[in-house]
Amino acid sequence: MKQSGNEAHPTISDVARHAGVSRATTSRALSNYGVVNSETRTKVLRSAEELGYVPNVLARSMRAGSTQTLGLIIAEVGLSVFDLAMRSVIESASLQGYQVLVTNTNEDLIAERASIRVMLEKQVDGLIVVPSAVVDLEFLSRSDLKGKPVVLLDRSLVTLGIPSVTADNNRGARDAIEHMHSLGHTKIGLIVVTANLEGETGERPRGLISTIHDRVEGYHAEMAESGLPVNPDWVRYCGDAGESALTAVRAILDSPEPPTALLASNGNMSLAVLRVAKERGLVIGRDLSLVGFDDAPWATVLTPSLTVVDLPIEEMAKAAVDNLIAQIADPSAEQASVTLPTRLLVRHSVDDLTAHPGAVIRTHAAPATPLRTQKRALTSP
Amino acid sequence: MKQSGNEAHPTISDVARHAGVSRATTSRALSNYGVVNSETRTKVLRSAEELGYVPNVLARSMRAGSTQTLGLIIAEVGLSVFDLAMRSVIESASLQGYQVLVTNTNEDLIAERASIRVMLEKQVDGLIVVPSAVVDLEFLSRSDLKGKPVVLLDRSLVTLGIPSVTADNNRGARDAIEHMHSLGHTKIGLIVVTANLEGETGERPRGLISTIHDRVEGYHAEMAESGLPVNPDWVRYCGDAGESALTAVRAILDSPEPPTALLASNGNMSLAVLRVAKERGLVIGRDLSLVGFDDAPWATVLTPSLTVVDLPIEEMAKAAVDNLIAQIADPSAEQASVTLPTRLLVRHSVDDLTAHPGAVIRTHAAPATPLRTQKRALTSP
DNA sequence: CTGAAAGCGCTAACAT
DNA sequence: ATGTTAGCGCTTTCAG
Repeated sequence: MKQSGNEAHPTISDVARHAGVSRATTSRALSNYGVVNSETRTKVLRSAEELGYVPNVLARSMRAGSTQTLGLIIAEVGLSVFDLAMRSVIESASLQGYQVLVTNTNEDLIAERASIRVMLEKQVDGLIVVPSAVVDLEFLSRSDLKGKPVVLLDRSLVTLGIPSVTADNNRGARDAIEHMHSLGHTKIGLIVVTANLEGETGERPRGLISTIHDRVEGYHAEMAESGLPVNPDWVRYCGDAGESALTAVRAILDSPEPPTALLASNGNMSLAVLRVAKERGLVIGRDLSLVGFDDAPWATVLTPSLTVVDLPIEEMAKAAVDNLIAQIADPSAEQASVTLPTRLLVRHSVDDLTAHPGAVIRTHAAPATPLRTQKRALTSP
Repeated sequence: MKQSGNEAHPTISDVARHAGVSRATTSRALSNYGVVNSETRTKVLRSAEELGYVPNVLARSMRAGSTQTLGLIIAEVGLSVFDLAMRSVIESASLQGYQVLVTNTNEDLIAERASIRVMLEKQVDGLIVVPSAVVDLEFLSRSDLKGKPVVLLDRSLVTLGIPSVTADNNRGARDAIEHMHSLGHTKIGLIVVTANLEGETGERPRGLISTIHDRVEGYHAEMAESGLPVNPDWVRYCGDAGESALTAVRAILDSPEPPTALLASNGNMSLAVLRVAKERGLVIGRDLSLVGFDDAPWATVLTPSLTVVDLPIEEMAKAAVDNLIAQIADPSAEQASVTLPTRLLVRHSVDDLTAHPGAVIRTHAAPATPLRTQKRALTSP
């Protein structure tokens, strides 16, 4: 039997009874719609207050069709760039009255499919997805999504016509190469991490996600345009940021004609390079130059501080939310994909070879000469 | 008018009609309860498949009362320790069939209250809260929560009897001091960040969250027990990890009788110390020793690598989820609070003063002698 | 084993 | 300006 009065979870009926009006009027008063006499309104509001009424948004959502909830499906929570993205998505969404349901897929397609399903079942109003792979994504297609709005974040999927918000990773990689080249580096290596790989290899794996693909392409394109031949020994791909990454870095450094500079495909790869450098006593910015992707708070406390290609990940996340909410507001309005520029933060991890042309290349030893200082503009802390 | 057949969002009625059975039977077949003839079951399942039926969990939740959703309210998304916690909560929850609704309060009590309200409205089954403050938390009390299960994470609130999962921060701080003391340090400073403060000060602010409070207490307790007097100049509190943190560190180093070692209250404070050290050309582990709270991937690539008090934050998060789900399963079973031990990861950022008693204290200069090596057991990478 | 019918809490036509 | 009523999609007695 339905009780009134001191219910644990008073419903709108309880409030109505307490205020002595109908449920409809109560609803109107509480949800600010239609017309209600201001006296009755206050009476209702007071009753709600007194009873400690908390609306059941589920019930409301069932009628309205909207849950004011966004689904965020992230391929790799823990990667600092996605932690930032998550924060920014939550913040932007919250500012516009949306809550965020978050899941992590660990770069796993099955988990991604499951997440999407659960979110659809939960009736989220839209989905922001950092996709785990470029293949087998038919379940991200319009039909399977039942017309639910989606935006891809950080990674695009060319085949499906889904709007995405990405960074200009190709340009970012090119900027990095250009920078190193301008400081006299001609032998420049590339170290890449990609989840769709076991161990490590020199061969470019198939099915790289767009972000990585674009960085690799940018590297090769800029090297080619600069007239710098790429020695295959300089480029290595690894499946995780742990041991295989270290192996890959060591392999590059141990090649017959090692590069003088390295481009690292993300923050974890930069750390891998720094680890190997440390284990070998190599001084970054002197024995080995380095540019990484993704800025981080620790990049500036290193000595020398780390030059990075920074993604505007917060803006990207915000753009994704805005795009998604626009789609929710007007499902017919086709949304365009957006590519935001990266920014090269020039610090001190690239040695200026033009200042001392005849220098010796080192991949193991570590003599005790002081670090040369950089001559460079556009410097950030 | 209700349409059948090629609906965009087929409901259980559509499936029922398609299968030629009643909604009740359809529901039984789809949700695996009651008894259904296995033939009819397969018929129903096939119909559901064909129509692309996706259950509306909202409707189910309305009847069942459970949403299989947990609310996670974090005080400061972006602090790496909470990013880890978030990841771990999402993972543990997901493993047990729960989704997670995440909000960020930015250490703001109003935002926390709003978040709690929204989550209650959304009918989450339980709440994991990293509370923003120790005061004005009556809205986290049992009555206001309408009996909804809650677990506090990382920070406890002594006044309210809410179960919490915290680390033994007091012991952690004591371990750090003990370690520094064992290596001959007697003048040890403390640098603390706390959101409830503008600028920076030497006075201990009121209303420190339990985590910070315990670290400060541990510091003082261990200093006292070790017979080490604490010079007030050595302890400073700042309101953020930016400029005020740098100011605080500088103030400590510029005091008449500066400490030889510093304990930093979290990862950001470690970074602040490293920044000031860098700006002054001080070599950590020689000119200034440092122990921080919270481990991080970059702690080991620094030279010297950073000794830290590491929190078992993933286990804490997992414990919080388990505790919460236990409460959900049996609301009457009172849940106990848990305190997990911290772990001192001894690396190389604390100079061994016992190896060279007469050394000069430096707070500005930076001569070019090589870093002394550490004599120490229990070393981690 | 299956169906009819009621109802979770709320809102929105449609009356009055 | 307010009340009556129907129904969102689902589950679950209660009958048959």
